[in-house]
Amino acid sequence: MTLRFHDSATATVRDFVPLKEGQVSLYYCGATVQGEPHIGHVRSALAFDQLTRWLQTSGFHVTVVRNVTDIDDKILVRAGENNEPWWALAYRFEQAFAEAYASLGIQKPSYEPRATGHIPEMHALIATLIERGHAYPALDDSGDVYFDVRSWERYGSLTHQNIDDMQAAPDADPRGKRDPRDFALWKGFKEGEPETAQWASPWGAGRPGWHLECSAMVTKYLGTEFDIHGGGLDLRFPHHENEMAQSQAAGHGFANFWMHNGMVTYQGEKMSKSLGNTINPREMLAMARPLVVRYYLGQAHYRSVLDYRPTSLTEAAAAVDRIETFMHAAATHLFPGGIEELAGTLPAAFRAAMDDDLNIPAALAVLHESVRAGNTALAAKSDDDTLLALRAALGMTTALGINPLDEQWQQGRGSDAEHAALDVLINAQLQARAQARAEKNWAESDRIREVLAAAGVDVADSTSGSTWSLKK
RNA sequence: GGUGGGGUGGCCGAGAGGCGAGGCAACGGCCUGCAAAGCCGUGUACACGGGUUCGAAUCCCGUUCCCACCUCCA
Repeated sequence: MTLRFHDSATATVRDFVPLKEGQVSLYYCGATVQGEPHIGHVRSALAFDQLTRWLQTSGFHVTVVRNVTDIDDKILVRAGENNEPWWALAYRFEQAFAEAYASLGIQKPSYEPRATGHIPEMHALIATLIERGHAYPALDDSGDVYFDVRSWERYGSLTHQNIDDMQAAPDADPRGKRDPRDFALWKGFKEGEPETAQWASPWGAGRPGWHLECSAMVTKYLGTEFDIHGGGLDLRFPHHENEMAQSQAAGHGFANFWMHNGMVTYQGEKMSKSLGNTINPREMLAMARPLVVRYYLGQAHYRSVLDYRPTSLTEAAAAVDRIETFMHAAATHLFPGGIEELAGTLPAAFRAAMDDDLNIPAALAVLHESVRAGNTALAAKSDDDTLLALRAALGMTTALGINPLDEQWQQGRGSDAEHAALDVLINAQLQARAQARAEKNWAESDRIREVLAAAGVDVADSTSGSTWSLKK
């Protein structure tokens, strides 16, 4: 099976062929750092992390660019309310996003440009658009510069909409626009705005429009034509439609594929700041460990709606534990010295599922089947089959970024030294218990198990002896 | 009004003309001193009404309900 992705522009799943052999250029919209991240933001980044990892696993060199929109109306408003500099507020939330991404193992992009660092590139793009007759300075004295949607006949093609069918904005104040749907490329400085939130330009002092930022940055880092542009489904219109229009109107080929992840909902409604029904990654991480949160947010298909329910995390935790328990048991049994050297494998069914527009639910089914086969092999003391299953589980979980044996998920579980010390102490208890069990002194055996359980240590007996683990 | 996406068993969640994805939960069994973990088994699921077909959850027609976008939004 060849690699295929859903392309929003054509509304079809089609074969993916990169522009340059062996290389993929991917840009996806990051956050407007105006507030705390919620799990919807994280799901989006995770979807593109899964995509990136699969492309890398498939042998491509992937250049990933994710922007930070650090200048924006809402940032200025909130900073004003807080009485703090807008750039301080922006950076604070930029860090909050970075922390959330890192805690879930979302790889850092190759480049993470900030809008405010690319003003000259934006000016150049505006100048090109004016020159080509697709942009114009506002007809009033606002100092704005607008994109002229009527001048670009393909406007609306990304979202398959006709300009004349679009609902007019409720406050359709045309300002200095030729058409109410024209959007700002440059926003002239207004009275009362922070002095530091303006840059000189040929059209007067001001700041960039949101849509323009992405176009300018993607071109700088990936060129005028690149493989994939991603983002949340809610960005399709107007943001991506506008981006595509202005870039193509400037003569750029722009994105070959448009990929959009589905929304996270809560009780059937989209999670968003304006509805106030958001769940913060920090809140979620207080309920489950990072690996479980990553598994949960990444287990559905990236294009489907993910409806969060309070029991979701418990269910995900059970699934993760199942995978982890097998891998840990198999690794300990086959490689008491560690499995650093062990290479993972990828079952054909897993590859096929991932190649088919990143069908992760189907891919996870393959993983769970390997785990079951592995558990059976482990019970039957069939080391060859156990190894086969372990290598497959290792390969698949690594490709998905959820290898439970990976050290990134061991944080918060104590250092190696602490573990070694605990091991000595607990093993002494287990020896006493083994003695009691040999004497069929079940009361004593159960007492020791209960003492350990009360201290957060699970004990499991098997034919080859007892093992301990910390409760999850 | 326009543009998209949906309604799958107790829950989550794939699939998409014929062999019951997978996970969670439940119940029964095996294993175990008892547990835990694991393994095996148990569900007559596809919004509703018609139609096409040897056969439809999957195609067609109609109905209905939900969600997203058209305004800042991952």
